[in-house]
Amino acid sequence: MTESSKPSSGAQGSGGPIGELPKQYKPADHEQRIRAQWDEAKAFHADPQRVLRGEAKPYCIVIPPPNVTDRLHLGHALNNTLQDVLARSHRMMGFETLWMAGTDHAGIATQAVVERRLKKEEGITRQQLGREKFVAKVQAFKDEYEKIITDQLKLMGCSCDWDRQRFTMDEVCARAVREAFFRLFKDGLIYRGKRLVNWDPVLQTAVADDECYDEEIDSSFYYLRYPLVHRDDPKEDAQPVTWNELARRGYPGAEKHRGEEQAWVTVATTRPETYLGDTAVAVNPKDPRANGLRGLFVELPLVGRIIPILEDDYVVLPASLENAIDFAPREHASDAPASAGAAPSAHHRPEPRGRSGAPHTGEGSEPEDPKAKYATGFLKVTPAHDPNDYELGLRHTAAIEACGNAVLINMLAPDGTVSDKHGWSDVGDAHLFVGLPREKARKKVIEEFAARTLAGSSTTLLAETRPYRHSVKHSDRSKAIIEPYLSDQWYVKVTDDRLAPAANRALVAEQRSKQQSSKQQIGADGDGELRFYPARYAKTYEQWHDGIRDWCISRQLWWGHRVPVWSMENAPPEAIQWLGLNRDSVCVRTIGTLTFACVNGLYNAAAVEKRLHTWGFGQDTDVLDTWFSSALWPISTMGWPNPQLASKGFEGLLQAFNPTTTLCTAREIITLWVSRMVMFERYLMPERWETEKTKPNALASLDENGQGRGPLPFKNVFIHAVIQDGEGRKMSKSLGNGLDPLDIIASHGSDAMRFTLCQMTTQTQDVRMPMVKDPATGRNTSPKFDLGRNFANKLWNAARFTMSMLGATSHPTSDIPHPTSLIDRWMLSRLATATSEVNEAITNFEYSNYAQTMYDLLWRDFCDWYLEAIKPTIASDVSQQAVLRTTLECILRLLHPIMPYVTEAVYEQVKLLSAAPIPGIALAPPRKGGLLCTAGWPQVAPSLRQPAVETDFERLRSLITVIREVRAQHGVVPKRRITLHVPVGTLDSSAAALVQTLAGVESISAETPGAGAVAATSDALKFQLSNLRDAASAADSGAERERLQKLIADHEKSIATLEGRLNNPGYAQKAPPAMVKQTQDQLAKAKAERDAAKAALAVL
RNA sequence: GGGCGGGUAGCUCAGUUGGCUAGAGCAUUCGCUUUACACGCGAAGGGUCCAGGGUUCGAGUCCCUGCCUGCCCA
Repeated sequence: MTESSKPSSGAQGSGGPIGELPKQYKPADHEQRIRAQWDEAKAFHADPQRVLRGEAKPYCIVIPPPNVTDRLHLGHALNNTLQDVLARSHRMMGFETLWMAGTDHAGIATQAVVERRLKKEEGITRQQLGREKFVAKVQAFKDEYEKIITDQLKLMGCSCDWDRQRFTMDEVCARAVREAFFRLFKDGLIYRGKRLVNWDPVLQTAVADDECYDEEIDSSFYYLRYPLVHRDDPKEDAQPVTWNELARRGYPGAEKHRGEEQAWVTVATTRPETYLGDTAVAVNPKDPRANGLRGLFVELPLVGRIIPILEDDYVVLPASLENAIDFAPREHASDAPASAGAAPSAHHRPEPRGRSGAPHTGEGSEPEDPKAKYATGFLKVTPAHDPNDYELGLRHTAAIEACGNAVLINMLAPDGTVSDKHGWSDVGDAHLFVGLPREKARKKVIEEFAARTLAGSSTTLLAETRPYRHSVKHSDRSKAIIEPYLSDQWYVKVTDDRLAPAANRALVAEQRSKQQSSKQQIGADGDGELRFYPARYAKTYEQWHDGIRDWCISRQLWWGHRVPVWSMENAPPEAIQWLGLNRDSVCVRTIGTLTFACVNGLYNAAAVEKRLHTWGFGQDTDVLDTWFSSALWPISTMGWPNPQLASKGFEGLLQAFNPTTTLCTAREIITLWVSRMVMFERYLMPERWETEKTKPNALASLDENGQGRGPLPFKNVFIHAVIQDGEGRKMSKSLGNGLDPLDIIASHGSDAMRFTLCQMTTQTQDVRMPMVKDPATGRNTSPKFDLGRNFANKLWNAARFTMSMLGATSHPTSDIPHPTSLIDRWMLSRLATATSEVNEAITNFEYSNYAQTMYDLLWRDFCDWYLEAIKPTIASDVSQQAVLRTTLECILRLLHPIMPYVTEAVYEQVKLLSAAPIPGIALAPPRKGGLLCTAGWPQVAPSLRQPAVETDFERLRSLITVIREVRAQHGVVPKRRITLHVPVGTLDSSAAALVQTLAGVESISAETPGAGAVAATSDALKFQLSNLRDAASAADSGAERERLQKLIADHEKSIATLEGRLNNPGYAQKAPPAMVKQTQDQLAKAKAERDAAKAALAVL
């Protein structure tokens, strides 16, 4: 960004003349200059040696690394502001503070963006470019965005340790990935398996559930007739089953058909092309037809494959059996009028996906199931192309294999075309579908089924087509419909007790659900030490682990960490032998004739890989899921597994800062990232790390994996809100409702943005940010940030005033009388109260309270009352000068973590002022470069808190407020000095002075005023005001009457309330005595005020 | 389907173990170049705390039911 406006003379660093600061705080005049000072002083560079030498306690945050896919949005601004507040406050509190910075390579997201760019700008695909050149393109893209993101963070004022910035694919992180993979592989926790995955046929990769979204599409249910056969011996030819035969078997409704014709069952499907991969037909055992079909088979049309009829209570019973038996389509029209999906759309939630942990409940027909209306009671079973069928197929492996078929028959190529090259060989007459893409194949299947009939009859194979609207999984990145697809993938066995269950055991006991809290599960380091703020998110975390499945970590992408496994069919014996002898360098597994070798990245990897290559091994072409490297982030960024191999500056980092203190993130990340970091660190880091890490060379000597008993990556997890736009929608590029932090910084300043974001951060889970387009710049901004901008300006002007009062002369720095005046003691008491509130808020991650406390302290207490009150006395009162200076400096320090720039800019000036210290307030000087960001956190003695002083001041303040009300009501011009009539001794001289200053009172008199005076009360003190206007004009009795009547009505109302409470017999009996006393006092006061107002009304 | 939020002034939101006559900022109205600040100062108006039950001397707050709304997971 350009900082075009010339810095004003007064703001040019420490040399400028005091008191000549410009009237308004202009962020652009200061931010860049101050940032340069921070950089130059290396103010944010953490020194682990200070921790290891015992000079300071550690405080550490690792940044949730932003994806290099795009520039940062306002959600990132919030996330990073909150981290910076923690980092800066703890740094000032004396902790050696490390905020680790970095970015994430975001595999599929980045690859998809670059692929789109490539297509758009050069009109080519990545395949046309080739892997190496494509990866170079992505690398260049990453460099571009990493810089943008880093600049954004710096402009926001983030106090990261920029010298230690990492990237999830840099060599340090890559070493950690290799090592983690190797250890998990060696321990049998990484395995290769053929599984159904979410396949994106466009990007041709597996994608995770969270990389998919559901969208309703208009589709159809197709009803296919499968001819029934029987076959006693698999070697014999199958024979048709006739309706007569079925009737003899007691099949209900069989007699309605022509007895000599071949019988059939009708299956319903939305994806008819998958019938090529059918390996069974299933029926619910409760279905009355099941009995008659037992032992029979179905012959798949065209393919000719003979498949069994299975009984499984997963199968949905049809809504109406009568209709389903004969499957008479026309009768359904009345069942589902507007059958174009009207019924299902009322239940448009995604259908259950038959997860292994939660399969279909099997409780028979479910009337609410929208599918029941469409069901025939016969389910085509395609285990290789449907997750539910997959589970079903596994339950009936024997029956399926008895027919001579594999359970899993894959009929698609990776690009989504029908193919007989991927596990399907009994093509038969179905060759006419081979080579067609999914959609075309579907059409063709329907055409063929419609055109063909069952043997020896006129009944067509296609029974009916009905429109159906339903929810279908799509790929986030390509928008293609996801195909459940069978493929070879790498998995982490997170269901192992040492991974997910170990992560669950990390929760603090009080945040666990009951069945989890049994004591015997707890024991190791890291158990029971993980705490969520707000606590409710612990439940999300726990439930995620309870239902977890093994984690598919391979992605068929080019951008990412390449799977460090080499494999080959029928490896030569000398290779097998060599590999067996070098177990430190390589770990081998054999599946059938395939040999897999996982190479250890730390031991001479290049040489081993070369050797493998010579024997004919090839490296796996897949890359790892991005979260695999993210899961290592807290340790990889600090040089794990071997800081010595990382470049200089890593010594002692892990020992000093791991476990880190707090992770600060948004809630959707709990499952994706938080859990995986806990699992990996507890598995990979040594078990006794926390107790023995300070021993020399701890990492090497404790070289064993924690096996789920290791330390935590962090102790606290703070989950913050998600920012929505003014209408409660997610901010997104496509809606154009997003906000770029740099636009906010340009319009309002970084501090304004940060203050507003903090002020919005309550314990709720969503916050709204109304967005407006600035007509001048065309950029999005929000009036919400005015709050922060005004506040920064207020601080600036309070400082300006202070400078003008104290800057002109030098002041004694010692030997001054203790401040004794009411206003000074009040100010110090307010400061002490606010300081402890701020400390508490920071401890509990209560950002809104922190911001609000500072707002009230600076604006309400310091500016509105203190500064106004001291105007007449500050020039001559040296004690007061000390209070003024110290209070301002305390405010600067307390506010610095939220508003680093303006406080640093003001501090440049304020630190030049000399003044005596205030007893009870300790302000440690800056540690680096004279900068506020390295200065000590204010230590304010609790004894400065004086409730009695605050009460006295409150009384005075309400008197002043009543006088102001009377003035406003009577239209007294602001400049006019009036006279206050109170009995002798009511106000001491300092109180009297405050009233005169703050309420525009000229003189205070004990005499009774003449006509035209106005009577009023405050806290039961009766007083009169005179001299409201020139002698000639009378007081406005109408306005006064109105004011008094309203006052009386208000008091009457509260009297009624309070009397009602006291007259309630239960109240006196059961309420605490102090409460009753308080109510009595209130009642007395209200009555006195009412009476005073009545008396005033009477004289009017 | 499971889980977690939210519903308080025109708008955006506070309101900690139940206890002052429910608060703030913005917006609105009136007045003001009052020796820091109009991005300001002083004053004012504005609320059936979603609805209905219950517990209690006392409920915005705790319990139950319902309605509306958002998010996460499957």
